[in-house]
Amino acid sequence: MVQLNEEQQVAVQHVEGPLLVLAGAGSGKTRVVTHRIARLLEGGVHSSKILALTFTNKAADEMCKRIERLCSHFVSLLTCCTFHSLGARILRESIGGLEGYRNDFFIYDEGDVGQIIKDGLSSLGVKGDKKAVRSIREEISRMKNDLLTKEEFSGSPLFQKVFPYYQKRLKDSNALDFDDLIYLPIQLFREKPEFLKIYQKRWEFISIDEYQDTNRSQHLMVKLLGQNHQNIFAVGDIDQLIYSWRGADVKHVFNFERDFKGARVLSLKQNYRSTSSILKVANALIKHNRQRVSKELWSEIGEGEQVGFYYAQDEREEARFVLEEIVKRRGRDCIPLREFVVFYRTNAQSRAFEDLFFQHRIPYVVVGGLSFYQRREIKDILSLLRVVLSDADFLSFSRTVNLPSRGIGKVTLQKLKLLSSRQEIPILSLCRKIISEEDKENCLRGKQREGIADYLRLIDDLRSMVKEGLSPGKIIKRAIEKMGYLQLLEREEENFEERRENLEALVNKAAEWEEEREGEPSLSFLLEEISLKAGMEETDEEDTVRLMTLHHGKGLEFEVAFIVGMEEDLLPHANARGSESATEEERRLCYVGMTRAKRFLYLTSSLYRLMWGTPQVMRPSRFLKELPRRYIAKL
DNA sequence: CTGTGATGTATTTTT
DNA sequence: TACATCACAG
Repeated sequence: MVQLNEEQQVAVQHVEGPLLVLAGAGSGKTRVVTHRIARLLEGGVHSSKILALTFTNKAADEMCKRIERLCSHFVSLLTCCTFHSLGARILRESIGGLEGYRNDFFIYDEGDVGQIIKDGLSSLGVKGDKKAVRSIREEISRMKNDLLTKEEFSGSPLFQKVFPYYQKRLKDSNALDFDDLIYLPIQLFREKPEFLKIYQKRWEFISIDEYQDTNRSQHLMVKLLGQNHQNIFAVGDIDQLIYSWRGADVKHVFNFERDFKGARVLSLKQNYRSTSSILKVANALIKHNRQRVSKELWSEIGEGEQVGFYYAQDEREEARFVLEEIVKRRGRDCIPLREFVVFYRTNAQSRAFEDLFFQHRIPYVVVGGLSFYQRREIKDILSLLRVVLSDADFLSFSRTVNLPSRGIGKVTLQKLKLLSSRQEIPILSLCRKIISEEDKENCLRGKQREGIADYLRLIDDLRSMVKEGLSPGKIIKRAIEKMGYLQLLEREEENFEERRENLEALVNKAAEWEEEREGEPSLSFLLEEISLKAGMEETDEEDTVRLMTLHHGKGLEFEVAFIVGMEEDLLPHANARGSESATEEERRLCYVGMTRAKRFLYLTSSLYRLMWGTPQVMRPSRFLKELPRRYIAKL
C-alpha cells in the first residue's frame, strides 16, 4: 500500500496555511504526516524549519525513523519531539529571559512533586494524607495547564496554602515540574515577545499529531509559534480524545477554523487496519456518544471473524481464557506473540494475567507500569547524581544523605532544612559551613556531624570525576561503588538480585546513550533525557505478549487485541458514574482499544472480581449492550 | 536514630 | 491484598 488515497493525497500535498486533518483510527494518519514532511523537504524546505510535535516519545521516535526512511539525507535538523521536550529545549536556551530562573534546572517527576506537597502540608501542620496530596497535585497541574495565576485560579483552601510553599521549594531547588515545561515558555513569550520572534522564525512549518489531546497551554503554544506564518498541520480524531482529565478539550478541535483563519479541514475515513467486523462493532459503540461529528469508518480488508465475547467466572478464569486463546491463535494463525495485546482499564488488573502467564511460561511485558526510572534503587542513584550536579536540590539531598545509614534521620534533616531556608543558603553550602566551622552554635554533633562530613566527601569525590570529564556511565558505576549501595541493598532487601540487575541495566543504558550521543554526553544531559523519557523502554524487538492500559494503546496496532474487564465501574470506571461527558470518555477509551485490533478482537467480562482482597459481584458493562449482535460471537 | 510490628486505608488514566 | 504510616522499644 504505497499508494495514497485521494484524501490522503490532498493532505500530503498541502504546503502553506492551516490544515486540520480529522483522521479516523487506522486511516493512515502517521503515513500522511510523514509523507507530507518528506514532500516539504523534497520541495526545498530546510529540515531545520520543520517542527513535528507528537504526544509521546515513542511516537516521536517512530515518526523520525519513518521520515528518515523516506528521505534520509534531508532530515538532520528536523525537530521531532513531544511538547514537553520542546518546552525543555526552549527553556534551556532562553529561560534567562524570565526573572530568577537558571538554565541548569532539573525536572521533577510526579514522585518528587508529591513529596514536596507532602512536606508543604506537614509544614502547615496538616498530616500528609495521600489523597490530599494527589488532589493538590492535580490542582497545581490544572492551574498551570489552564495558564492561570494563583489569583485567577479558584483552588481549594489547602491548595491556596500549599502552593506558595511548593513554588518556593521548586525555585530554591532550581527545579521545574512537568507543567512548567509548557507554562514557562508561554510566560516567556508573553513577557518578552523578542524571544517568541526567535522561535517563530526558527520553525516555519509546524505539524501536530493527536491534536485532540492537546490541552489549553499546548494549544496556545502552537498558536503563538504559528502566529505569523500559520503553517499549522494538525491531525486528530475527536473519537480518540482520552485525556480530558489532563486538560484536553474537543473545543480545540472544533475551534480550529476560528483559531486559524482560512483553515482547511479534511477527513480520512477509510481504514487500512481492521476487518470490517471489528469496525462495525467499534462504529456502533462510538455512535452512542453525543459529543462528536458523525463519521463512519470503513475498510476493504474483508469482513473477517466475529468479535469474540467471553463471560468469565472471576479474573483468574478470565486470564485463563485469554491465555488459551493466545496459544490457540498463535498455533492456528501463526501469529507471533508480539502481535497480541491485553488491554485493561486499571493497572491493578494486570496482576491476574502476569501470574498466569508467568506460571505458563508465556513471555510478556507490562508496558508503562511502574517505570524503570521510578524504581527505588534507580531513583536513589539518580538523586545522588543530582546532588553531584547541584548544591540546592534539597529533595535529592534528603533522599540520599542517609544512604548508607549515617545517623541522619528525620530530626536532623528538619533542622538542616530550617537552617538552609532561614539563611537562604543552598543545602550543600550549609553542610560545608557546618562542618568547617568549629562547632559554632553546636547545631550538629558527633555522629551526625561525622555523617555529613562523610557524605560531603562522597559528593566531592564524584564531582571531581565529573570535572575530569569521565563519562556518565562511568560516573554512575563509581557512584554505586563509592556509596556502597550494593552492600546496602544486600543487607535489607529480599529481591536483591533483581535490584542489582536494574542497576546494571542503568549503567548499560548510560553507556548506550553515550554512543548515540557523540557530541556531548554530559551527565546533566543524560539526567534530563531520563526525566523526560521515563517510562519508555525499548521492548519493541522482543517477541512477547503486551499488557497495557487502554490509555497506553493509543497509536499502536496489533493483530489480536483483548479488552478485559468489560464491567460496570471498571469500564466505564466508577469515577465516571453520573457524568455523561466522563462516560463518553470511557466509551472513547473502549473505542480506542477496539480499533487497535487488525484481525481479531476479544472482549471479556467477569462475574466476580477480587477488589481489595475481597470478591465483588460485577455487572457487565453497558457498552456491551451497545454492540450489534450479529458481529459478536459468544464463547 | 533505627527497626519492628500493628493498623488502617486505598486502585484511573500520564508527559 | 499490600502498602504506608505510626507508635513504641531498643
